[in-house]
Amino acid sequence: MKLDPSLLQNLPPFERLNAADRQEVLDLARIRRVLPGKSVFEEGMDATHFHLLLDGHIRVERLNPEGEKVISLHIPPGQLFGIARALGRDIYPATALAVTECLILVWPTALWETFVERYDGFSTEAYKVVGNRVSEMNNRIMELATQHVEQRVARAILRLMQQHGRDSEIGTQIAFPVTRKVISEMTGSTLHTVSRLLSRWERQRIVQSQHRHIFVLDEGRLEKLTH
Amino acid sequence: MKLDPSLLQNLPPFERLNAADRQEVLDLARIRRVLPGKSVFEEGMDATHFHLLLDGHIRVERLNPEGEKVISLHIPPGQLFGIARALGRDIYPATALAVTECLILVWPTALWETFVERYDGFSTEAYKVVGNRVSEMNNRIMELATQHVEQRVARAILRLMQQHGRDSEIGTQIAFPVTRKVISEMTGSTLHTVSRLLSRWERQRIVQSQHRHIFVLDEGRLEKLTH
DNA sequence: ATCGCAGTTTGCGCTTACTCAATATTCTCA
DNA sequence: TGAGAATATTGAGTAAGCGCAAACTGCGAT
Repeated sequence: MKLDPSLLQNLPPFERLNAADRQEVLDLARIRRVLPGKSVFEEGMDATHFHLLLDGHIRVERLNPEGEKVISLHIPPGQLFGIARALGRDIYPATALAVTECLILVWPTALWETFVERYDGFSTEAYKVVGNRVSEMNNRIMELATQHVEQRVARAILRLMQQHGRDSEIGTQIAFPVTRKVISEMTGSTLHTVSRLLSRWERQRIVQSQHRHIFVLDEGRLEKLTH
Repeated sequence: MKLDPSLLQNLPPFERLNAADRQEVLDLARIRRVLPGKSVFEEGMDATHFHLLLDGHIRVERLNPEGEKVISLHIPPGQLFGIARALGRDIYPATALAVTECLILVWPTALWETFVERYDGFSTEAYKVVGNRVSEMNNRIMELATQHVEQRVARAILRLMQQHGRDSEIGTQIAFPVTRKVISEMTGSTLHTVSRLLSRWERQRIVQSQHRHIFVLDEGRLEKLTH
């Protein structure tokens, strides 16, 4: 089955390639469909492949030795992920989980070097993604070290909204289901505290949530809560 | 003034170079001496150079919008740092401060591409450094999100000891002066809490500290305190 | 030698956010 | 349609660690 080269159009790492090269890149790829809740790869596995998320949303998480879960980040469609080998790692440092149904392009790690050499702009864009993630990790560390739970939760929801939001009639909706538990694992808190905060914010018409779906009604006031 | 090419011997990024290439690399460098407490570069400055620490110890820190300091990491001699451009950044994301007198090699950022292309093994080793830092940041996030102050402080001291320790008669000494305040900025706590912890550990003969100098007497028990 | 300052110690009260517990709501699927 | 599972809410009690305050120590500069 041939993949349509337009798939790679508008994706930064392949933006500067011509049609022939794009076809070549696709011919080297395997496509994977991953159902919600299933993992793409797991923490500690050999980093045999690198990935590009075509469609869907990925959650990246780690377990500490006591078995507590910490969510590192969420990946929006169009981004490279699972590129451990770019940083000289040979195992995946975290687990990648589909939170919605995902379409993923997958290449063997051995091709990384080839891509870097052969395709103009690929390495630059790939390392930009890394740079952004490092920068976000830095911000996260700062927040965890200096801010209160309320501010961190507000920031987490704001980020989900900005990176994965989709407009709806009543406000911006986060594009995938999010539980209180998940937010607590993103912020280093407990689901109880998150629930209390969201209840309060719902009374104040800052957010609205039904079951696992969260809408941000008032971005401005949420932003204010972050400091 | 000519620099001695043996300076670069045993430094991973340049390990695979021959003597001529090493000389070339050195000819392109400027050497800087930075006194304790002085900064090498500051958060937000244009990333005009990348650096290699020949001797001394560097502290990397950021300020949050409220002006609170957070210490990101300490750099031991022999490592690359300030390599923002490797990740597509054009400003330094943090401030680098000499904690002891430092000798630093400095190259203009424009040479990064050249080094990556021309010198075998340079890029691999450089990205390995990045990989290690990312991995440490991840661990830090996990600790901040799930562990108590006591465990984080124990871990921080253990890390300082392992990465910057030097054997002494009574135990392993951390190679540069460290205040309670600094430890609190590394762990997201307060100098008061750190002081209480260190007092207790001193009574239990786990650590010993005089003024700003810390000795680890019992690594095993300190390790136990981290979980 | 001593003054000043940076660093440290320790006590006390208070707040944040956790744990434990019970109950309520909503979804899923047979 | 109803049972069970997953998710959410809310209350009560508690503890970790912060903020404030006061006093102490030791280093370095003049």
